[in-house]
Amino acid sequence: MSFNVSLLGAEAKRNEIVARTLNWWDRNRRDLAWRAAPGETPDPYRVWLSEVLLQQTTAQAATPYFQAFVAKWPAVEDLAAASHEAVISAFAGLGYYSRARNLHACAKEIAQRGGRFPSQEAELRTLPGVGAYTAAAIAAIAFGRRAAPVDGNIKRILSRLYALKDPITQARSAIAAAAGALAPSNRPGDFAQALMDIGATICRPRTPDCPACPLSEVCAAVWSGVPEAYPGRAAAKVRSLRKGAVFFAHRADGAFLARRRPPRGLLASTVELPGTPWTSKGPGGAWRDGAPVAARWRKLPETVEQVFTHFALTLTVYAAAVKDAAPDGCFWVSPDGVGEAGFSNVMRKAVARAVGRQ
DNA sequence: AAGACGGGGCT
DNA sequence: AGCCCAGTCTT
Repeated sequence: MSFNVSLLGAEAKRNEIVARTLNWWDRNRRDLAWRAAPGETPDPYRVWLSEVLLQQTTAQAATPYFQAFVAKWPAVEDLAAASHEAVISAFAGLGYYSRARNLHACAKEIAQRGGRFPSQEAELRTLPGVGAYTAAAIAAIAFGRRAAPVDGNIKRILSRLYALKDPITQARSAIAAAAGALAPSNRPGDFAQALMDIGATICRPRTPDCPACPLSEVCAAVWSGVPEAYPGRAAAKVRSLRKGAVFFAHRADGAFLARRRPPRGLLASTVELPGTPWTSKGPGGAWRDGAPVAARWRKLPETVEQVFTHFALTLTVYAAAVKDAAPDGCFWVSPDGVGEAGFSNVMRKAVARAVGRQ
């Protein structure tokens, strides 16, 4: 384009952004597992499933999970018929496990309706685990509705296109207004996915690759000379420390004791090694209180560490050979079944540490 | 409006 | 080691 885009009126500038974005998409779209081929009709089940897996998750991390889900449950009725434990296990390692509970609840609800997803944003919004973003994404991508999904990528792009200095949380209404005004009635799903691909590959946090961006000529952050300064950053939060102990009680055949966490709260419904509560002081001398059975516990030399959003955790691991039957609330996990048992990543680490020391 | 909720990727 | 991030639900 050789004309000066800064001279365009608002409507012409909007058309310019949409046209450049769709043109870029047609040549550069990422080939992701859940995407229908160009010209093919998307499957709402796959769109919904992918959008849930992508909440707070990168495409790279979500891809193997998506493959496993559709291989195991090809249609929403299959997922609805699965057990709660099977869905949690398929989700284990992805994080934000309330997604797994809501995913299963939503599948059951859709199956009851005959397997059809609603196509309107407002009705999608009422489904479990479907918030403002996901409802708009499904409406636009699966049903071609004019909707404006606004995820973290799109928030960042819009902050830069319009040079919004405020941190994302404070620029919320300005970003929503900009997104709503921009959404085209033609190919709204492609437009939204194009912006998300641009956000993931070009308009990245901290290190935007503006020379590669189809929107650099219409971007106020580029005009400012410091595109990476947008959006503004919120003040960093302090992260507290917590400590706890977990117990690797193993049998002669290699099986060990595990238990399932409560269905709500941290690491909901995932499988863990039995242990003490996690506190700022740690269990101290009372660490035996968390043991599933009485045994000759040996403290392993290395701890397991995990950083969560609000705190950093250090786990001490104790191991002992045991012969008793599994106590109430616990069950045996065989060494071959560790991968499918439904452990969160932090518990996988603890198990791996203990197995490596036996 | 603020807090809870995991894990991976980047510098 | 520290910072950033493909949201939803609860209170």
